[in-house]
Amino acid sequence: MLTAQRRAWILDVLRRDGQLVAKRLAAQLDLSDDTIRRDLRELAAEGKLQRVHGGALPASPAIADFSVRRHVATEGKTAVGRAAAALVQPGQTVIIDGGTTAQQVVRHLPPDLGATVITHSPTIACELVSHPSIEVLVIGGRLFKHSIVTCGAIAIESILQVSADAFFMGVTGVHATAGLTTGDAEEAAVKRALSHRSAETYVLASSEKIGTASPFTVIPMHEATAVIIESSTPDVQVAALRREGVELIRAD
Amino acid sequence: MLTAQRRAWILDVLRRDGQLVAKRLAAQLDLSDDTIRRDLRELAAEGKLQRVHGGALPASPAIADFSVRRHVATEGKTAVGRAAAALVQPGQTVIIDGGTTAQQVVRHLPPDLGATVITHSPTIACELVSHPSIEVLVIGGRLFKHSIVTCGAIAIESILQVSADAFFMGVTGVHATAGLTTGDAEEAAVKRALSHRSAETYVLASSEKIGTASPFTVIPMHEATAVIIESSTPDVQVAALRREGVELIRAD
DNA sequence: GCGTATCGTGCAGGTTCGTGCAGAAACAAG
DNA sequence: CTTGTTTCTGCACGAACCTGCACGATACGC
Repeated sequence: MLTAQRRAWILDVLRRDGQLVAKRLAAQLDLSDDTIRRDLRELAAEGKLQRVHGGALPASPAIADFSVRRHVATEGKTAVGRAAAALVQPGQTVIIDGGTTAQQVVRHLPPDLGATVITHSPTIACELVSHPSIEVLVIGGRLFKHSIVTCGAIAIESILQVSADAFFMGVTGVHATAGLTTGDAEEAAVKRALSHRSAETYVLASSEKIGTASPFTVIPMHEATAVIIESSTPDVQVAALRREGVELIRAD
Repeated sequence: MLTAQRRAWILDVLRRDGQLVAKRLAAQLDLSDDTIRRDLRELAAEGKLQRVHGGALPASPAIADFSVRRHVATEGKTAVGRAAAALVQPGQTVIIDGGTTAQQVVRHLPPDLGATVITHSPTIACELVSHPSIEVLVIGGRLFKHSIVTCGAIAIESILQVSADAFFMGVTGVHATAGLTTGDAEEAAVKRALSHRSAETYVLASSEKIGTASPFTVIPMHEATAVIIESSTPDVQVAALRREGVELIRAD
């Protein structure tokens, strides 16, 4: 990855998330902390961002204020997304679901990652435009507007034509006995089909979803490879999932 | 390979990939690093690209390019979009192309219009979420990141399964004799396929496109039902199109 | 045909740039 | 105050860069 490109990406991240941790960025890009620090220092010198201890904030504080507030609201989802993104290996083919948590997965993929992403979400597809080395395959079909994903026969048919190494699935309910559930039957069917076309299925479980169940079952709990949970998930819920023999990945 | 040819190719690669590593390019073309560096240096001097340590980036980054273009929807594009939207009758099935002008078409559709929209653009699909009575069908396929539309065999295959009353087509060149053209061969093929599946084809021709031609022909001029032009289009251009027997719709 | 000018290319050299590491200084929190 | 973390400084090394020069190819005029 070119240096200039990396710096542009840093500013991008900052605009999007409203904040940025130097150390984490270094780990994500597999570079030394010093290099990132140097980048931040120089971008700060150019007035493109505001340097703070441990990371950076946007140059204009007004925008920062708003973005940070929004960011704080979804801190859990961000962490889950980051943990999920770390599971993607270069060269793999992965399926990414629709939804805000899945969007966080995309945002934490290394910018120069070479991989193939399959998605039935136009939002996710648009988001991936800024990753030059990721090949994107969009699953067509009827647009289900509530979640902004494609559904229906056409989608299912297309899904049967693909295979992937991993599927990052968003759901609305993660319940020890009710399994993984969502609010729409069509959507459940599509998620199920995607899961069956993938070697591994990782569930993106931000805290508000754990312990709840929605009307339609996607897959039983044991069919998931692992559930990615926030580190702040209450112990009671964690224990309940453990009892079902589900593998858990804690996102910090 | 001729030098001029090589330089054109370099710009092509850059447009496609959004980045370029000097060393890799040299190896690929079996030339010394110096030669490539010289090319890059001189292209940068001409303002055709942005030179950075290790390689080059587009003069105006593709993504920034798109988002800027999106925000700077000129008055002309808005007018063309409004005129196009007025052609859609309730109950019809229409195909809407990708691009900024097409986006304006969507923005001017009546919010309660009952219709079916087929699109190969994730951007357009997202935009249509706010129209509750429009049924949206997304064409899947490989994502072509430059224009943010799906392309390739999968897209073509899906397109052959649908039919529509009208296709609102965006192009980059509208020329009396060269016809309707665009900058990418794949994209041209997809647009052509969409046009052939539709009873009517309306061309969205904001003023900067008229009188210009891009490398790849989509369809000859006479295959278009009508070309929607800005009212401010120079008379010379209008006359040239009239001579070809094209129907023109003026957008005010 | 022959010399000359021009151009594109590759190579040698010295320079600049980007990166990582070690140690000292600054900072935040207990 | 103490401790652990983050930051900066200086340094070293390799990669990328630019300059100047030499070589071969083509074009042009004599």
